[in-house]
Amino acid sequence: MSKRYYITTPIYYVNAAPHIGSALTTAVCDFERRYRKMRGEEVHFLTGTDENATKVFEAAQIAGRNPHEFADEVAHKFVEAWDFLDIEYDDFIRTTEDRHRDAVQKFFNLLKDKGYIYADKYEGWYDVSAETFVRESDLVDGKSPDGNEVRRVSEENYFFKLSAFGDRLLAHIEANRTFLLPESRKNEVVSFVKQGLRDMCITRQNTGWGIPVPGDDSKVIYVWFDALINYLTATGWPNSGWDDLWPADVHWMGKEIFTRFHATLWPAMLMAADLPLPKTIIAHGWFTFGGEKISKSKEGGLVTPQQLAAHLVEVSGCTPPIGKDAVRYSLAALLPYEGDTNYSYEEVERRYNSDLANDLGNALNRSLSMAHKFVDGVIPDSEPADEVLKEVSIAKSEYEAMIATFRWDQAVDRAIALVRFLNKYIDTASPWAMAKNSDPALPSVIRGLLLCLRTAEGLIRPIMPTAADAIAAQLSLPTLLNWADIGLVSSVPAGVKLGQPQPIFPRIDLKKNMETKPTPAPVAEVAIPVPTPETNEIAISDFAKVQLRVARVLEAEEIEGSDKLLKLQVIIGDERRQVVAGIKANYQPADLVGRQVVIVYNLKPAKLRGVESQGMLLAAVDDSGGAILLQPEQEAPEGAMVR
RNA sequence: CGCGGGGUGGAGCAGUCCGGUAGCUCGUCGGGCUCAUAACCCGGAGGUCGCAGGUUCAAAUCCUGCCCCCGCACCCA
Repeated sequence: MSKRYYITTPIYYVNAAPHIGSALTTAVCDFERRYRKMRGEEVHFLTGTDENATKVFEAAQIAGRNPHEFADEVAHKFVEAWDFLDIEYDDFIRTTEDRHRDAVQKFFNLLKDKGYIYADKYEGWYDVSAETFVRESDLVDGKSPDGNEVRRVSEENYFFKLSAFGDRLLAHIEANRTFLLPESRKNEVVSFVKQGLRDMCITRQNTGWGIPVPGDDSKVIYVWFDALINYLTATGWPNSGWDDLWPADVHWMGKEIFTRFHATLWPAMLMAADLPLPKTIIAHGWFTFGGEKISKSKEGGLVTPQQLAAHLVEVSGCTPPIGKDAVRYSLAALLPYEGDTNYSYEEVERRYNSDLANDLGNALNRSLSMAHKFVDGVIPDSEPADEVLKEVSIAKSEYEAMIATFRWDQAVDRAIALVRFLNKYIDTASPWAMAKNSDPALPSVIRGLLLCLRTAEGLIRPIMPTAADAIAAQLSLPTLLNWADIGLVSSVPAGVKLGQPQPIFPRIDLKKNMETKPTPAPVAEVAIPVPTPETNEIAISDFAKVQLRVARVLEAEEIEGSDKLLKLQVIIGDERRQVVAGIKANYQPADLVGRQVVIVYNLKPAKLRGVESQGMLLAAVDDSGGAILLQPEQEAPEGAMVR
């Protein structure tokens, strides 16, 4: 079997449901998969979840859950989200699977046999929360450079000879121009590697979660070392047939895991194992919300692809599958290739209206309508004008060139630019005037319009398959699945009776929308670690599990070292409790004393910043993510139930 | 001297590597058209290209200095 084109997303942490950022990475891979399929290539697309991190284990514990069940549940949310977005992955890997454990242990042994892994005693500082070791010289006021608590440890561990690969890595980067993309990030890696690479400690003490070191159950393999191998695991390595897939053609990811891990550690690991390196490792920037990073703590961070699609369906009236496509379109159009991009409901709505409704949708509508009025709704047997043929051909080749460099943002712009050309062409040619004058060139113009639309259908298909189908359906033509057919006059065969125009992307009335939209603010605080998408309904019995009570604040004080948390003493009826709340942004401790608030009464206690919290305050979330406390409209009986 | 990203008409961005009329989308104003989803087409207004200095015939672009914004641990119970 010949080598297949192999494309991957990173494996995602299962500590929260997928948000729009992970959707971006996954979507661009899906675009490329579909594109190459249309070109007749064999493609294999891998995605999955990273479940061996201690954080996952901890998140499960905090949620009071069995970690395996917890991981299952969150992994399922990824599967759901990708299915929702029509992501056609060929394999979904979970690092807790046996196949992965086996591959990792074999890889570990291989490197050990080759002398690239050695045991050594590590004595020094360990940053517990980041799971990394910290050099004495890097300590800042007795804390890690990141401000984390560090612990003195002395333990036997295994190290990977990363230091041995710096020069080879630089040489490879130099010799392979598309190995690391984009260019600016490649430069970052080069300077990082030139600073000198240190050997890396790749094992941790076994706390009951993770992949054990072969022959030494007291330790587990460091999650990053483990995680990167997933790309190899999925090929079946080291069993026969693995080189049908390996080396990977593209590893896509966000910029935060590019430099240190994918562009440095991973290639070095492969060199150590004498395995070929991936062809291209590429990182995109982030979606930001009002200039801030996506985060669970901020409004935008809670946006899931499903929510966004549901929103578009609601405000525009498009069908749910088209709403899904519109989300896919927004991911491509706003792809942060070099820097970061602002991503917001407003921006997505704007692009939806201008690109999809006004340009693409409307162009289809008016063209079909004219075909019915002027040529009896039948595709004429006339050659389109040269300028049309030329534009169609250029659009296609430029689109291909943009994809060759992974510029999906530019590619969709190019497809829309073809539609803009079409709109101009209509105005210039004025078919309605030609009809009045019985101009013999009218059929040629109409066929030109249809050819442009047919071409646009093909070009957008990798990004918006449902919309492409809808366009084909209105043209009464079979879907255009072969890339080679795109742009050919024969793709709009003469004599075909066209369908009736029907808006695919109904326009959003932005003004009306502004008036009726009560700020798309999330309701109350979402119980992490797993935010529940708005679209998920729960039964009344689920809600009944939550006991809400009215409490009165007795005392409030700041917590040292935290800029978000306040420690409160509250009384619920005659029971006194301590609650930690993330409301410092909007409230002074003194403002709170004496107030009535609503708390979740039967929440499992947890420690925040080392302070015990025995309940959770209910609050609305303001634009900047700050809390607005809910309060009974008038004094309620002490400890009253809330429902 | 922590690392990195960024500061270009009202908004979002391109252009910066390889100096030479400041470009695109949205918005706005005016006009046109009537095939169309109040959409489409044309035109206008609107910019000290963060600030200051330097190099040059010429700087958004190269050099120097400075200012500002945003990410980079955890966290929102």
